[in-house]
Amino acid sequence: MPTRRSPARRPTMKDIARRAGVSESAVSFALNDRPGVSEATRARVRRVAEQLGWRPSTAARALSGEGAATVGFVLARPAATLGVDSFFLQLVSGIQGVLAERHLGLLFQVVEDVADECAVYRRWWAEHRVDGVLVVDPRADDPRPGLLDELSLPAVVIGGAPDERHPGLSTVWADDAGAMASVVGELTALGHRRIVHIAGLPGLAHTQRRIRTLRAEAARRGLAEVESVTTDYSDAEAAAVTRRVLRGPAAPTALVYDTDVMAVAGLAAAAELGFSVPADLSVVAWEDSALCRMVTPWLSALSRDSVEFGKTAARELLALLDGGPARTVRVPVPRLIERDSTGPARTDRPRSGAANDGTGPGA
Amino acid sequence: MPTRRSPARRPTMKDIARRAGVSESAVSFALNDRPGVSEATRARVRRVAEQLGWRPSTAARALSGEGAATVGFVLARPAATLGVDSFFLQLVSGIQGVLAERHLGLLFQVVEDVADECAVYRRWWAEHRVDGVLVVDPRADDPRPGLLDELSLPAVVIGGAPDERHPGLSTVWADDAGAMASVVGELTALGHRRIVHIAGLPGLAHTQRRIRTLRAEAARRGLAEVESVTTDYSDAEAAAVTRRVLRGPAAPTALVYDTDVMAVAGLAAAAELGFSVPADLSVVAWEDSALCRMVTPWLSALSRDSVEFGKTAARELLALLDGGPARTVRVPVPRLIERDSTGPARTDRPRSGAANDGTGPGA
DNA sequence: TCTTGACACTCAAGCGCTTTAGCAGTTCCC
DNA sequence: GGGAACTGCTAAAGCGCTTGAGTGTCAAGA
Repeated sequence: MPTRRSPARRPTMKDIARRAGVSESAVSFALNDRPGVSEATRARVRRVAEQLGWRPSTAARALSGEGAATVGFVLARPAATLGVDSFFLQLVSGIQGVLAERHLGLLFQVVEDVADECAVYRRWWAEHRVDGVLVVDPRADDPRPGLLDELSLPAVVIGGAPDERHPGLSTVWADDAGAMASVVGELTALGHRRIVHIAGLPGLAHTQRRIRTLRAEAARRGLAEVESVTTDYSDAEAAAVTRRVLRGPAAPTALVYDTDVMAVAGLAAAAELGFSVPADLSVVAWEDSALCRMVTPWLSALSRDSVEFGKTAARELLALLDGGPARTVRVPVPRLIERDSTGPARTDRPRSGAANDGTGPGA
Repeated sequence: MPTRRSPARRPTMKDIARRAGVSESAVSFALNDRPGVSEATRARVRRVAEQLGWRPSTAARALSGEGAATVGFVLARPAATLGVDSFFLQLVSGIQGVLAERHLGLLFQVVEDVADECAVYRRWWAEHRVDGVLVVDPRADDPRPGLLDELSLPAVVIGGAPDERHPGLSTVWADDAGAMASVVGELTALGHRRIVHIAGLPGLAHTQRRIRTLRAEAARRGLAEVESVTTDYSDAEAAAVTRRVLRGPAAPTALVYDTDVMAVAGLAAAAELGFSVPADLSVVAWEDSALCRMVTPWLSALSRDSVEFGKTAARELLALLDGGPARTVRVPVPRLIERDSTGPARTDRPRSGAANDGTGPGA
């Protein structure tokens, strides 16, 4: 433990230089592993620095040309929709794990929409606050890659498909198409032919990828009654859509939800309508979390390692900051974990008729 | 729109000075609303700055004595337990809303435990990275207030009871005691006399406050069979504890959970054992979220405005940074929202007997 | 013996900003 | 009419660090 010093005085390189009997430059060389000092001096300087509890001032570092030792992360979400969500916290946790090794800070900001997000990038850039950023929720016609290119701010797009128009950006993505194909395969193997995909925001790139894949898979397998419905990701809308499709004629026998939260909400809605899961209806959640094991029946879910996803993204950003080339990295395809909410499609008779009286589909 | 410039060059005050035909100092005075320049010059400088899209370099500002324009927020959570949680994201969102008005950044870090958290504070302080911090999850015998005092790093403790030993810290807290008293009052009014409180981590200050209050309330009302059981906040442990107390002799007629997640997990566990809610058992969740409306029956919950909570905390920190005195602010007592999981206690016969065969409590 | 050059180090400038001191010019007042 | 007291501005130092240009020393090579 260092000896008790007067409280609010940070040690500087000058202090170290004085104590070690060398110049400030020597201290700088010593501490940054640069040639120009003897090993003996280097060791001595290191020792003094350690003893003083010295850490480089990021401000001074940033000012003299080094980076700000910080990366940025913006979450564009209307405050109202910030709900139950395990994905982001896990993602951020993974990101941190990697950044912390290099003592990089994470500047985090929640904003209302993408326009605000762009404003934040501009400000961060002008204020010299971050060395790079992590971008989530890429969307069709996204203004962000172009902006980041213009600012030459290193960036990694998380969850986007590779984008050739902005070769400066790295991309880390999960293969939604492959996952969707596997889900459809699994469901058709169980005999399901009427599948509804309750998707997220229509503007997001991965929503569109999933919808496109579903359509293609349905065409390939000759499934006529397959559709996607987009939502705002809220549990309320998920429940409403679920009620609507289940009450309609030729109700689906399987529902695929784009998030665990929507799946849980949908499950409750289905139960209210008297549908028994998985006997009458199979349910799959895209995104696994404790939530899936907190409802009855337990939800089958597409699981991916969000923490690892974050780590991968952070590593790519580090590579970029080190001057490496932009790359596109694909993380493992989400695995379908079959629990209790999926089962063989009912074969007795195709369900039909508009109104369901709530006493149950087969009664 | 500014004219197209070469990409990666930030405008500096020197640029403004040249364009406006004045010295750098004049620019500084003009832009910081300091006396020393005429209104005409001030306006001209402002216009040029605007036009150039200038923003002060935080690094340079920080280096010349101003703050780092950043506040820190550390979340000490083992990565594994980062689960479904709406509280923190909402809290952070509220914090941001206030900080953004002043263009303050939020440095966010997830660490494993409080020791690591302290290390982060030390590093942030030494690196001159933050002007102040927001501390969550205060606990008994907490090393953090002392450390922050020692570093004279302005801080607001969120969720702590006022602490006289560290007069430098502000505190923003919700009146857990009052809320617990109201819950107990409500439940006893419904006839419940056997209540189990399934609490969170035993080390946290608010856990202890709730437990103490429950005990005091029970004593005051002459309820003998009231107890608190601490958990690690996980859904798994909540379910396990629920099963244990419901299977025990003299099972409780009401359960109070410290989080919505635990309440949902407990609800499922109770359902498995054949308990019907609210007929056999009343359930209250401490913390409201969409989750509470996604299960059957909907959970009665103690609701507070987490976004507002964050805003209040951030405002207190700003006040501190402005040189104001440390204060203790109490946010409104959480309100009990009665939904469908609470009802009159069964009066037919006191439940008893160890083993429950799962066919239902009254069968 | 005198150069070379490698080595270990110091000096000083500069990053973008704030801030104190100072310097002209104007107004004011006895 | 000559200080005093403004007003509106500039010059320069300094925050803590990096870095390129220099300086002194010593050993090896000519």
